[in-house]
Amino acid sequence: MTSGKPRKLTKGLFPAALPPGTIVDYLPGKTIFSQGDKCSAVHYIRQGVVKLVLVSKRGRSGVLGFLGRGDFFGEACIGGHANYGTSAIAVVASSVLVIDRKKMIQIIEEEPHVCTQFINYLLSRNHRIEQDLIDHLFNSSEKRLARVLLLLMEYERGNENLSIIQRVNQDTLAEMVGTTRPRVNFFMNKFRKLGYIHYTHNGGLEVYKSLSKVLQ
Amino acid sequence: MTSGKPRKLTKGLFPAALPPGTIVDYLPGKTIFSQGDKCSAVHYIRQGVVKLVLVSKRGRSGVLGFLGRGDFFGEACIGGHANYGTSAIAVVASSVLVIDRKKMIQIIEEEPHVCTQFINYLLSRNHRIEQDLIDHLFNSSEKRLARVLLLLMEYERGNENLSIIQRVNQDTLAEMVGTTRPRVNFFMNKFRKLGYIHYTHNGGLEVYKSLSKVLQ
DNA sequence: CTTTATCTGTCCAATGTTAGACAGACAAAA
DNA sequence: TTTTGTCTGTCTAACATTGGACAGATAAAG
Repeated sequence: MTSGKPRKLTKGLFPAALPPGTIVDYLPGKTIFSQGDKCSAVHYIRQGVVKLVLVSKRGRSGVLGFLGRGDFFGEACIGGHANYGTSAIAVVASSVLVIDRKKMIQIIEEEPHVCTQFINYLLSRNHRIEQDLIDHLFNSSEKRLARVLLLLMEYERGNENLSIIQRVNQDTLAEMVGTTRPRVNFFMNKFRKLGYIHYTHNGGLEVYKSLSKVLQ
Repeated sequence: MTSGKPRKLTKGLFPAALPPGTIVDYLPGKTIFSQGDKCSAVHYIRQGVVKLVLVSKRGRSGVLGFLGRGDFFGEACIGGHANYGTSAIAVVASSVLVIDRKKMIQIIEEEPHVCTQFINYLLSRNHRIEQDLIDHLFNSSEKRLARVLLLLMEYERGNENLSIIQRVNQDTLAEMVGTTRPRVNFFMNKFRKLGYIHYTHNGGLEVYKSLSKVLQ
C-alpha cells in the first residue's frame, strides 16, 4: 500500500475489513432512515440501489443522488452530525450493512488499511458530488436530464436485473434534475422522437449511447 | 480520540502533523495551478482565500467554491487523479503548504491521527459541496446570489483585512451563482434598494444579516 | 366489476433567464 | 493628458422554465 502509483477506489473491498454490524434488507420503496432522524450509524450498501431524498424548507423535495453497491450513506455521523440530513430510500431490493458509529470510528482509528480505503472512498464520493454541482452550474435542465438518464443506465448495467429505470418515474427524474415534471415529460418525448431513448412494451426504458449527443 | 462524543473538524489542527512541504506565497489573482496540470501535490491553506475555477467544454467558466484557512485543495490526487480538475487562484494574499502526494499518502498511512483528521475534513468538505448542490437544486439564482454573498461575508469575518468582497466582482459572482452578469447586477441593485447590502465609499461591499430574508 | 391510485401526455399564462449589446464611471498605465 | 482596461448600470428580444391544470392509460385494490 505504499506504492507510488495512483490508487483508485476499489469498490466492494470494504466488507471484509468492516466492523461487524447488522445486515438489513429493504424492499423497493422502503425508507431506510428519514431526514432528521438521530444519526447513530453508518450504512454500507452490500447490494442494491439507494436514493437520498431531501425536503426543502418550502416543502419541495429533491433527489441528491443514487448510490449503489460499495457505497456508504449516513456517513456524516462520523463527522459528528447529530441528525441525518436526508432520507434514504431503497430503489430496488437492497441489502445494507448497518455499522454503529462508534464501532466505525474505532476501526478507522485502529486499522490503517480501512482508514486509507475510506479516504479513497470519500475522495471519490466528493468527486461525484462535485460533478453534480458542475452539472448544475453549466448545464440546462435538458442536459441535466440526459446526464441523469445516462448515469442511471450505468447502475442498470451493474445490476443484473434491469429494474431500476422501471422504478424511476418522471416525478423522481424531475426531483433529480431540479425541474418540474412537465418539463421532464417534454424532454423525454423529445429524446424519444430523436431516437435517443425508447419505451419498451413492459414499461421499461432503454437509453441509448446516442443520448450523450445531447451533452454535446 | 476514542471518545464516543461526536467530533467535529478542528480547523487549523493539521499543520503540526502534516508532512514537511514547501510553503509558497501567492499574491491576489495569482494562479496556483491550472485545470489540466499534472496533479502531484496536495495543497493546504495556511493563510488566505483560494477559489477553484472551472472552464466547461463550451468555454464558460464557473467558480466551484472558495476555500480558506485550514482547507485543502488539489487533494483529488491522493485518490489517483492524474490531473487537476479545476484551476486554483488566490483571491487574497495567501500562504500555501504544498505537500508531495507520496508524502501525504505515507503520513496518512503511518499516522492514524492524521488519517482520522483527514477523514473528518473530507466529511466536512463533502457536506459543504452537498449544500451547494442543494442550493442549486432548490433555489432561484436570486437566492443563490444571496447565499453566496452571505457565505463570502463569513470569510470576511475570518480574515482581519476586509479585502475579499472588494475583489469579488459581478462577473465572479455570476460564475459562482451559475448565471449571467446582468442578472447579478439586477439582483444586487434590488438588494441595495431593499437595504440588504450597501456599497461603501471605497468600493467595498457591506452585506447585512437582513439579506438572509431573501432565503425566506 | 368498480374504484382507487399512479403515471404519462398535453396545454397554457406568467415568470425567469440568457446572450448580446452599449454607455458611463473610474483608476492605472503610458 | 490620453489611453486602456475594468467594472457597473441598463436595455431588449429570444428563449427557458414554472406551476397549475386536466384527460387518458394502466394496474392494483376492494
